Amino acid sequence: MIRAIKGTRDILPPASAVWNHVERVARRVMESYAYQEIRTPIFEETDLFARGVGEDTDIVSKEMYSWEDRDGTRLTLRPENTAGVIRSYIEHRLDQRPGLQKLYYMGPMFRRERPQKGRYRQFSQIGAEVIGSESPAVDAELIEMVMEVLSQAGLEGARLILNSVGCKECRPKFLAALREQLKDVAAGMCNDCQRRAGTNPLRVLDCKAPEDQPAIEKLPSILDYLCETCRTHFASVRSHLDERGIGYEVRPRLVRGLDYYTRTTFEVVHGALGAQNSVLGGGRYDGLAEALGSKVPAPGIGFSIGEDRLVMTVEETHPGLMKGSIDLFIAPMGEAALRHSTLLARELRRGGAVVELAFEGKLKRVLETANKTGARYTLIVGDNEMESGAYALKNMATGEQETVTREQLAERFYGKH
RNA sequence: GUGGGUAUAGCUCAGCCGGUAGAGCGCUGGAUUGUGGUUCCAGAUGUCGUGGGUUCAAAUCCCACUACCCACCCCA
Repeated sequence: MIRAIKGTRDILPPASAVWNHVERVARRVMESYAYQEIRTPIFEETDLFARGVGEDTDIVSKEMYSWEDRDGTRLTLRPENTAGVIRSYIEHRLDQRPGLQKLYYMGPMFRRERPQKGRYRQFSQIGAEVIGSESPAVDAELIEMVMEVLSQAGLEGARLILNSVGCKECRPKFLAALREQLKDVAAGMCNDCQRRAGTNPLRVLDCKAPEDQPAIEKLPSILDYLCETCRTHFASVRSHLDERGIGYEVRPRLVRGLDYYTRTTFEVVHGALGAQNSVLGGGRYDGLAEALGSKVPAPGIGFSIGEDRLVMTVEETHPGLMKGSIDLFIAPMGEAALRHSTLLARELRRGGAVVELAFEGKLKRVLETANKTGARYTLIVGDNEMESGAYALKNMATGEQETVTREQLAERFYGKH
């Protein structure tokens, strides 16, 4: 048997309804903030990600699906989409368009990791980028928007975690201080931290090993090293969030995995996700466009929601979303009734109703099927009904049956959706 | 890349000390020639993950492999 490959999966009904729900809500909310959709290719030149995401990140150094095209070009299945969006922004000179560029996207990303709960090799992200402003109010609006997406999608009990990771000026000073102090204490820490101290000292701050916590407490905090500009920016983001009544927790040890982040970074975590408890991550990336070859500065900020993880929790808390929604199930009896019903079904469907039509089977079977699909009504169409023009309409919840004319059916079922 | 767990019907799983496979749900048909949900009756579906070994005999014991799940690393 040929199976879906490792780390990929089929989204079957009725679970697919939850995906549609989440995507519908996300579009509606983001468009209400005047964001517009951008669709970029699912594969790009490998170099885009190497330069955008960072050569030394895990994503680039060991997780990308890359191959050589027939002409020798190195190509890669996108492991995230910010680099692609910025590439597109530069290529199409979106900086020349009026106003801020507020763009959203949704779709599959690919990373070759060992799969586990909430982590797949093909996974979906819903993300947005706003490019062209450094204003802290932009940060706050973006965060407000994504919290709105999460709550309207049905996610409850999510926690927003906020930090600032500084800029090109102040971060190096912090890193130097961190490395300095790690020289003394790293030897006493877990094996992972001893390795991280050399390769990626920021990650030490995020270590989960309980025995390392006392040492981590004593390490320097980025917030004490922010330059004046970054400090002011962060304070302003916070006050904008406070004014909007958005709760958050400042965590100076919040670390993001991508090299391009500057200043504001944030994450939303949720308890019901297993070990991968982060449902979204995001942050500002003021130098990214220039790193990708833009002649003009294009400061920006964005986020991406792990759609698989969001769907996972919404599925659990809102099982009703997976119910089918057939308004009317038509049960024709015989060939003539089937032909008659076909036209009736089309009329009601054009009116906006969800109509299912049984193509074969005895009435009893059709009623059984209608019942199992959760259809609200069943319409029986036989010789009597065709002759009299009065159809038998059965309410599947109560079992009550009444006779209705074609006009009454239209009244009843038009505009259902 | 590393560690742990699991693998028996479409799904969830039982099957202890080896004796040749079961339940619930689902599916199909019937009780009901134009009426579902409840009930009752009947029925179908298994290379017991794959390969090898031990044994008179293996779903069961041993070995290897594979797949999936969970966790680490890391991240959405």
